[in-house]
Amino acid sequence: MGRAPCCDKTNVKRGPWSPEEDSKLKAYIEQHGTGGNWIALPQKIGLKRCGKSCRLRWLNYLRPDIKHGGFSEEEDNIICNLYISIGSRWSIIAAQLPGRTDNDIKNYWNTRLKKKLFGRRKESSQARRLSSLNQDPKDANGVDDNPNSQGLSNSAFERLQLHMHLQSLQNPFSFFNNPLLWPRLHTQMPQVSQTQTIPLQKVGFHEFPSSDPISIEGDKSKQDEIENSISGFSPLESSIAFNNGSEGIQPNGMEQLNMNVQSLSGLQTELSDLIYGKNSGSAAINEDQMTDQFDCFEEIDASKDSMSWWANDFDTKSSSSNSWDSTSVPQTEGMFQDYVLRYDL
DNA sequence: AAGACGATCAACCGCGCACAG
DNA sequence: CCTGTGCGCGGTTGATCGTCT
Repeated sequence: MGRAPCCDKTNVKRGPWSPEEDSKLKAYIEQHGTGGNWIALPQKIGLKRCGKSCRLRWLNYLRPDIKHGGFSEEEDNIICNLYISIGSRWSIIAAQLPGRTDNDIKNYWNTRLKKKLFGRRKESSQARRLSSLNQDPKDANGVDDNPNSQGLSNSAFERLQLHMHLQSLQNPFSFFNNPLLWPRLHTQMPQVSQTQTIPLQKVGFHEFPSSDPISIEGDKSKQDEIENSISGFSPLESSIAFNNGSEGIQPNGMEQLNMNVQSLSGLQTELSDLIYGKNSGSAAINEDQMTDQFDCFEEIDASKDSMSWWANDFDTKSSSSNSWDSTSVPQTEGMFQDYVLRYDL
C-alpha cells in the first residue's frame, strides 16, 4: 500500500511558475505567513499548485532574503569544506550560507564546483589511459571504472578522493606514504590505531576566521548544545570516533570541535589552490605535479574494493539519519569529529 | 545555418521523520 | 502504541540556453 499523494496530481498545475502565480504566493505569505500548512495554502490563495510546490517556490525563489547570482570564493570554500566533512547535507551547508538555498548549493556543486575539483583530474587520467590503451572508458577487462557500479556512492567516493588528495598535500607522511593507513590492512591489523588523535598545537593549521559561518565562538548556548551533542555519543560512535584507546590526547568536545574548525580552515587554503589555481605556500603545486598526484587515484580505483570499508563508513555515517535540518547541526559536529580525526592523522 | 551536444537550474519525486490525534 | 498527515530533505528530471561541429 503506497502513501497517499499530497494532492490531486490531475488538478494541479506543474512546470514553471508564472509571474502572476509568484506575486499571488508572495503577497499572501508576506501578509499572512504560511499558516503552518503548506498543503492548504494553495487553495486559500486560489492557486492550482501542489502545496509542496508552493513551499519550494517560496523557499528557493520568492523569499526576500534569497541571494541570487554567482557564488563567491569564500562560499566555494565553505561548500567544499562542509561537503568533505558531512557530504551532501545540502540543508546544513545552506544554513552556513545566508541567502543561499540547499537547491542552489546542490545545483552549484553538481554542475560547477565538482567539475572544478574533479573534472580535470578525471579527464586527464582517463585521456592518458585511453591514449595509451586506445580503448573505451571501460578497462581492458571490460569492467566499468565507475565506482557507482560497484556500490560506492558518488558522494562517498568524491569525498574520499578529495580527502586523499588534500591529505597528500597537507601531510606527506600520511596515508599514501604510511602503510599503516592503507585500507587493505584494515582487516589484517585489527588493533592498529588508524585514527590517532594528536595534540592541537601540533596540527599547525591556519587561524580560522572568526567571521566564518561555522564559528561558534562567543555563542555559549551553541557551545553547550554541541558539547552535549558530542558527549552524547553512543559507545559505538565513540569507539569509531576515538578508535578504542588511541594514545593521543583525547580531546573533550570543544577541543575536538576546535580541531575540526582548524582542520577545515586548513582545507580552505588547499581548496583555494585547487579551485582557483593559486599558490599558497607549501601547498602550491603545478599542473604536472597535480597530474602526478592524480595518478594515485587510478591505483586507488583499482583497489577500491579493499577500501570500501572506509568509504562505506562515510556512507553509514552520512545516511544514518535522513532527518537533517538547520537545528540538527550539532549532530553534524559529531561527523566532523569522526572525519577530522581521520584527517588529522 | 542548423543540428547535436553539453551546461545550468527550476521543479518534481519519493522517502523518512516528527507529531498530533 | 498506532496511524495518518505534513514537512523537509536529497536525488533526479526536464526545459532552456549556449556552444560546438
